[in-house]
Amino acid sequence: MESTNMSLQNSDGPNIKQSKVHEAERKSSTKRVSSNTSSSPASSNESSSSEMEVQSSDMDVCQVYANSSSSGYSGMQSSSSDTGKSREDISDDNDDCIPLINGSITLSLMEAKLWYKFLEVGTEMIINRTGRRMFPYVEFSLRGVDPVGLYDVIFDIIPASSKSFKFLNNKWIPIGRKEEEYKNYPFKHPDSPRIGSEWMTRKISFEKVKLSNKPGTKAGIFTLHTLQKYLVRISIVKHERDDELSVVEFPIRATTFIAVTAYNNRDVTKLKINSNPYSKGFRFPMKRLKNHAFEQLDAKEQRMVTLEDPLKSSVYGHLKKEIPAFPQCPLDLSTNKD
DNA sequence: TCCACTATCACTTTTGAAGCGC
DNA sequence: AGCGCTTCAAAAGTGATAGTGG
Repeated sequence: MESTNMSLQNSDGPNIKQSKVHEAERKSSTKRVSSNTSSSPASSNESSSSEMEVQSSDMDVCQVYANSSSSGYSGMQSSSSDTGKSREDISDDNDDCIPLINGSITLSLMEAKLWYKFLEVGTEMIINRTGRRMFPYVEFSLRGVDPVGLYDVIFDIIPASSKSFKFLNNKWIPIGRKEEEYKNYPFKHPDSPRIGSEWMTRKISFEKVKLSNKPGTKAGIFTLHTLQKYLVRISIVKHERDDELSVVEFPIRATTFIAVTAYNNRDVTKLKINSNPYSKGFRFPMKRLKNHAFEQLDAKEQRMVTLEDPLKSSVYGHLKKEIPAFPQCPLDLSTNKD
């Protein structure tokens, strides 16, 4: 097991300070830590008193749904430990979300069905130099916090495996040890701090978080290594009296993904195109190919195509000889490979 | 030769300023 | 002057793809 060092990027509030937290402890319950209100943002960069260390989880490549102990939910077919309901039941009751229970506090991940569709095929997230948004993004609701208590909500990305991976024979397989992690700063929700009642009456979204492969980027951009596996962790930080902070953490296994610079798995690409509004332009590839192919024709061919009946000899018709039809309905969200 | 990575493309959605009427 | 609505261009997002370099 290895550990990652992290500091809360916190220019306008107290820094969290705590010593090493072991996996079992991390999963179990609330931790009480002391705050350091005098720390400056610069000081949080150093591995001194303002640093929070946690142990990374160490998942095998096959354990895509795992972690029942911290989430109260151990997989698509299992039951929620506290309610006895299946995941499908929970989704129907609560707008498609996964309840992650830690003590009395419940965090419900929205768009759970979408996350699990991606998890089923092996979620890949594009990273680049400027930073690429996550899709699906992390959005959740919160229950069980003190309505009058003051809370920060913090987004973080942690390693999900000690291995690096390679895409071979249409699946991800572990190959050797992963590289040492870049130093990332947990991202505090811009609305923090707020009282519990305000957090509980709204959805909490981190849709603008970006992923990069270039170190030294700004807040809200996480620097990751390609071909390594990560997952999202949400921390709920309560401001107690006497400058103390209580931290409850929710590592969300459903968000496990592999960082890539280009998609490897066609199923992931299809899911992204069909789910992400920004990718609508790719849902009807013939339209794009039609324009592209027209530009590639020489002048004589372009003129012939333009002058003749477009229904009889369109570029589309020309293309049909060259390019096989899109193999599946562009709007089909099914992950059924049959 | 392979493959991870980058820049660029064509497309869509989002955002914010400007204009207008009440 | 202030407000609400519409319009429109710019910005920002997407995956595809060709080229680069280790």
